[in-house]
Amino acid sequence: MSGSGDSGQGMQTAGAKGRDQTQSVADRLRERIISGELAAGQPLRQETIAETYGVSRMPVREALRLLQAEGFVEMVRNRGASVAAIDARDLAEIHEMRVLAECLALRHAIPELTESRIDRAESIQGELETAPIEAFGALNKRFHMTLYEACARPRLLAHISLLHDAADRYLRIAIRQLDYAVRSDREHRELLAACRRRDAEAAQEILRTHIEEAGKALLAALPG
Amino acid sequence: MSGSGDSGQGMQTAGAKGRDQTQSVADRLRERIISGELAAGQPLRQETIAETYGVSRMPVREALRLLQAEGFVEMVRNRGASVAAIDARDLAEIHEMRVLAECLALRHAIPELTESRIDRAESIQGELETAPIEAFGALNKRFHMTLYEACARPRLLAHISLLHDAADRYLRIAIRQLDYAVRSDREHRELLAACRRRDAEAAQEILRTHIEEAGKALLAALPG
DNA sequence: ATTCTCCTTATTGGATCCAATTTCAGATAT
DNA sequence: ATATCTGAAATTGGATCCAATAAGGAGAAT
Repeated sequence: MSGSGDSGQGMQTAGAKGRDQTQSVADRLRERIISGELAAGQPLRQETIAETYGVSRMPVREALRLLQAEGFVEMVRNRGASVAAIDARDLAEIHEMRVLAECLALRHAIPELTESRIDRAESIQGELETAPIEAFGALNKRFHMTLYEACARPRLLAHISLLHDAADRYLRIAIRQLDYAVRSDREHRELLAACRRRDAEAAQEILRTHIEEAGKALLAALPG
Repeated sequence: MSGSGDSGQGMQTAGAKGRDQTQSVADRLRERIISGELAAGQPLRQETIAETYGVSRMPVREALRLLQAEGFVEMVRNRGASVAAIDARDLAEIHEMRVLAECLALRHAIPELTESRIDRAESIQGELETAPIEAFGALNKRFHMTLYEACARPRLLAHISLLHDAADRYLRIAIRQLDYAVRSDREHRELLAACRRRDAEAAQEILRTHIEEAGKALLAALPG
């Protein structure tokens, strides 16, 4: 259950100190796929990636297997790996799943929330409102995960983390015409207020519409 | 999104004709972990596995990465892989997530259900009631997935498939003292009836209690 | 007797090497 | 001109080889 669950929490240092090269390559590739630098369908040549990161093909191959299991790359026998496709239906599916998983996490988290954790989330929201738009995806994820982590359900948290990463692939595509930010900020503030009141019902309702509206905004901004 | 999602649907032929050795090794290892033949915490030596399956260490290493991402094995740098731990909290978490994911899948599936698909599910249920207890896990999964597949949501289906596999690790542990079978059979029949009526509300309610009761039964049978 | 150190051994992580398959360009036939 | 065949180049899948790390055991010191 570690997978990409950790990648967002500890912040991707990219440098990869203690971890092995496979994890490092996987993290960096995942980030480039999420950011849209590597477009859907683009073939991922082992040798090219290996040279880019100054390693042999071996850790690259293992990294590709990891990303395959996470759903970010597709592999065809004897034809190699390519960046996984995206489409409107997948986008809708992701947000449908997010509503369920994140509301569940939040419901369990709220009784366990400490003031210090809420403060931390609020601080991240502060960053979010001033940071450049490219940082939105990562900071937004950190905001949400900070609250959810109090639910102490590693499997659920890993699942949510993966869904966030999957959703962020669409975010980067639509990020230009997204005046969605102000609305998102307001909803984040409302969510924090509900958390401070420990009002699980209200918090869930805010979160549900928050995620659903995000999905709609992304869908509207999608070219296809 | 392929991962273990396919492993259950196409039935694991184990022989692995067209697929590469990595997938073959991963499928066989996963099956042995689910079946409990490989116990939680047991170290997985690359050389041993390679000899067992008559391959080199390379495909074994890639298979372990796949299973790591799926949550069936844990890997520690320079210390290798071991079968992932299980505990009561994880069991509860799995069933909590199953309720949400499977009810969602069923809700979307019901309007799309054809009679022939329901017939197929009923036929699997027939097998289930006469098959030996060791086959329960696989057949039970096939019964559920047959209904859910009509929802046409690959990401959701892969997620559910993984949760089923995860749950089955606990099933095999508790399978002896499980007089749960008769109850499960009755609920399956009720679920089929609700599907034939296209009664989404009733079907979801049956499914919810079905999964929750399964979770409780497994928890009660758990040694710890 | 117990603990600490050092050294051997087992095992993993990574690089290189080889075979098999696919891709693509160029030649050839229609 | 177009389609098809052929063969070289690129690329992947798999095996072997080497280095680095961790586990384990023998022996020395207290």
